[in-house]
Amino acid sequence: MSSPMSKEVVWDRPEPPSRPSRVPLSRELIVRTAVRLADEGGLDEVSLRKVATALNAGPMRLYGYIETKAELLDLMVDEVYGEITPPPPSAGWREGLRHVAHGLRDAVRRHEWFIDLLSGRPHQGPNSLRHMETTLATVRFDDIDQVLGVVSAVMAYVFGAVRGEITELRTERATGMTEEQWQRASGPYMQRMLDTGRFPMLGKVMHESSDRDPVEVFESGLGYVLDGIAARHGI
Amino acid sequence: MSSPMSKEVVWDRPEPPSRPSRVPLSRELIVRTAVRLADEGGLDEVSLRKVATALNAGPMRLYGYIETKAELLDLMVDEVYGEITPPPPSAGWREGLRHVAHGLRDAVRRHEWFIDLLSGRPHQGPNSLRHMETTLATVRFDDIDQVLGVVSAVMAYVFGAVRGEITELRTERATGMTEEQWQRASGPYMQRMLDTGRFPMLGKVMHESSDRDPVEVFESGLGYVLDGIAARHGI
DNA sequence: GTATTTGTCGATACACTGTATCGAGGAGAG
DNA sequence: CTCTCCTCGATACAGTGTATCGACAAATAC
Repeated sequence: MSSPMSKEVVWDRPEPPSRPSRVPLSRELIVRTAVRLADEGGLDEVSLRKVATALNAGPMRLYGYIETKAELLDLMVDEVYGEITPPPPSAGWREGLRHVAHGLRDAVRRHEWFIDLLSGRPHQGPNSLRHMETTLATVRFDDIDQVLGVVSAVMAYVFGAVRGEITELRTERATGMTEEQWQRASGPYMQRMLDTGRFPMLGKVMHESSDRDPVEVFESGLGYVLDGIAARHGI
Repeated sequence: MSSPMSKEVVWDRPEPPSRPSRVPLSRELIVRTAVRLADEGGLDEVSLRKVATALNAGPMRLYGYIETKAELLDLMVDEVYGEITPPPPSAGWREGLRHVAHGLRDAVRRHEWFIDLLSGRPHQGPNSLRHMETTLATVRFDDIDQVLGVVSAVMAYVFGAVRGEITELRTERATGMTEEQWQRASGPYMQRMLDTGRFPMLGKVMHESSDRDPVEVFESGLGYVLDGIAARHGI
């Protein structure tokens, strides 16, 4: 049926007997290389051939360490989760969740491609599990269903918000102008659309809205969610 | 730099002089066919060759109507936006936003692939613009920055929540079991991980949490966001 | 020390992708 | 009827992920 679902990942595959064929090579090295390539040139730069070339190896060499390309991508995702520091155990639920939220946001800003790998398979790597575990643990409500509901809602907001940020960032990068400048140039199409008068609110947003600091916007939206949780569950 | 950003879409390209070469063909028809294929078999079924074949045409025939594959995908996204009915003008901000949220959720459940096309380019098709316009219009606050902030936060939650739902759905479909059954089988890897005792909260979630109705979960998280907004802006 | 087995590595090949190119062929003008 | 133009789509190309399998190196047997 669907695209990104094919085989189960083998998270704990043992390293093949490291006969020093050319350069030692290892899963870790392959993943790190792939991450570097993706950071530098986007996900397009991550093909088995390109990764292999970056390691002075033939493409098929990688298949000794990795089952399929999808597995490599999953490993890359887990690598990013590994960079995120868990909230301090002393933190309350609110500060804990804020810590997690910003940790994820920062990680995605370092690795934009991460957001493109979200919609596929579930995240079940060890780092991802640890991340989920510590996130759940920071919310010390009695009812486990409440904990799950709260964490899911916050994570949903975080992923959605970060996705929006990255999309906007890419748009600016592609058009070569900031969202604010849109009002002037924006490509003739957008201008024509606005001129039809069918989109007064959009026009207002583009002309009159001040472009706030992205962190502030993120924090503000996160505040809505956390406030709602606090209200619903009595502080 | 990044992958999904290449050329600007031409939303209002005029139809080529419809010389009836074989079957009339048209942008609309091509897009509808692509959507059907994606609905049936996932995004993998949408290749220019496959779409063309479904229309008894050669691949290059499509290029008379479409500049690039990315443009086709953008058009598909806009088609989905076109299915979503705007909130009634009489609705207050809270009901209006709930209407939009559920409209989007329903649309994505009809077209799972939609969620895979989110992380790329911005949505600037006419239907997408209309959707954004009516969504903004349903929040009648004085400050335009507040309106934008509120709508952005809600949309972020919606996209994130829906993405999570689809991911979970795909996981179930792939493993052939419901999230609840995970506790028993779940593939040896997950079991082993839980057995390490390093993930007590995860274990608790998988064993003790009741699997609630997805709509209820979605609505509950949405409630957090809307409550937070109401609290922050004085009902 | 040689012969034989065993196993891994990666060159080659295949099916598929998006799309540039350009010759054939039909529509319209004279 | 002839010539011109212009559109269409077959062919080709560079790229993808990965299956196959021959060659070669290491380990074992004698």
